[in-house]
Amino acid sequence: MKEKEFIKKGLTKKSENISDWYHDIVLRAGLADYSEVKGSMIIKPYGYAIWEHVQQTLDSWFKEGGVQNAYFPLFIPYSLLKKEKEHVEGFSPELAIVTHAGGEELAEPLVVRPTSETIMYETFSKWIQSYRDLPLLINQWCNVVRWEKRTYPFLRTTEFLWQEGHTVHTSEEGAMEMVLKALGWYKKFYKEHFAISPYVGLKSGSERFAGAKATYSVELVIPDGKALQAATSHNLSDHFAKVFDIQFLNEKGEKQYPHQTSWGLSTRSIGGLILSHGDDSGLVMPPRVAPHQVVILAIGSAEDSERSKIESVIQDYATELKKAGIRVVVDLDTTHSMGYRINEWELKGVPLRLEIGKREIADGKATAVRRDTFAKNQLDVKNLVSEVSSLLDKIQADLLAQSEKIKRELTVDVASYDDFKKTLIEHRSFIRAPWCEDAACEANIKEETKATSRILELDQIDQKESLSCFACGKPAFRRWLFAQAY
RNA sequence: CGGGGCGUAGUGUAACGGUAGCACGAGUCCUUUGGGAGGAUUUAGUCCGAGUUCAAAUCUCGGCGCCCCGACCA
Repeated sequence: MKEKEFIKKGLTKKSENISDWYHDIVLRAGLADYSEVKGSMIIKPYGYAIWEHVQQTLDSWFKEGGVQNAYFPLFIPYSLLKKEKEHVEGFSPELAIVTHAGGEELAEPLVVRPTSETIMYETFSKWIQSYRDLPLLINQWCNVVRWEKRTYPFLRTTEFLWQEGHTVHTSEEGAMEMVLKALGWYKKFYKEHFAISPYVGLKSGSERFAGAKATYSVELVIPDGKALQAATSHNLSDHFAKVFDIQFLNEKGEKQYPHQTSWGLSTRSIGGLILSHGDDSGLVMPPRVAPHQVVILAIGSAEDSERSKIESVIQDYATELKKAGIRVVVDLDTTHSMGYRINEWELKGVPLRLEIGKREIADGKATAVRRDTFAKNQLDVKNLVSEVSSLLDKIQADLLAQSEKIKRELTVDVASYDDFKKTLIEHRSFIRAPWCEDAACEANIKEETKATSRILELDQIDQKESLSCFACGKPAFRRWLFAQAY
């Protein structure tokens, strides 16, 4: 529970209008700026630092899993993209296409990649000859372009940054194992680093990736009751292999089509982070991803007799904490008032604030204030590193617990369509309900309630209950999660 | 792509067809600094084009751009 809120001048309250709040925060916390190109975004250093953390963490896990990084071209010949019919139909409305270059019209237009399946798989067909070449595990960190009609900083931008993993396996089992492994990485990342407890599961037919056999995703429960698809992992079966003629000789010397996967996580994840933990005072960064984990503020004016003492003590503390691997920023600003400085750091969501002034120096203490709860306590500076570390751990754990609580509270089990609609009107939530899995039925639900199936949770996939669909009454045997999506 | 709205200083806003103003920001100086300090001073603006009018930020037309709602959307 928060002790009290410190309202920010001019900041919309999250509870009043989460959309305005979100835009305000992105700008005022210094995460991003709008750019000259509609729907594109400039990621500022503070926002980019979060992305770098995402990259470093996932990249190390990928490499432990034997995945290698590579880079494929930004431009894809249009004809190549058109090879897989469903794939091109899925992406054609949002393609950016280059028709002129080098001062003349191109003989064949080039598509700016919306994703790299086609250009990679054309190449894979040359790389793969024998079962000894498999599995092939490739990842790339890059930008992609999807010309969305409506954009939103981080959550949906025309150009965004992501990683796309693409793997090729001798068997469907091998591919499926990879699909679940990637999904596991994403889930672990959200839980342990972003302190967000997500739902993980299988997508329905209408939400499946263009050209995939099955799509799995990580869905975040946003505190306003909406869903944010936060990462995906696809079982591509041998669909693309057949189109791009990827074949290998098995141990018996027979030609065989391999099974493929692709999986990705984008800068949208940062949008999920902002929405999940932020409050009326600004961003709240979980310590593990926070660019600055601790800010140390000097208190007192520049003319204060003890000023130089205070500053040197602060520098000593900072050095000590940095040595222990804690990311510290020091604020010795004397041109702004105390309140101003505190508010700026709160807007940026720095997890822990230490205040050092005359009193602290005299007592051998440091005043510590948690960003998530605003709880204040005095730390004994003799054990500064251990006290700060344990507070940071506590904040990380509490944020995850808070996320789990929100997820629990915003998930409702229903059996009837009336209850489904009532729930959405009274208190927008995730809804778990038995569903027939029919696409027409889902289209109806979407039409009437704006809600769509989000996922079938992993532990529900093998269920075979005898139920009836909450919406149309037809037989159903599994319970799906529905929600309105971002 | 359909419906609605809006373009005024870096940002946010005001001005019956009649002197473009206010706040924030930014710069300089002084006093301040334990939860968004005060004063002095400086700074900078009507999206573009055409039309109506003695006179246009304001009315008309066109262009461009943005926002909201919807459709679309990994």
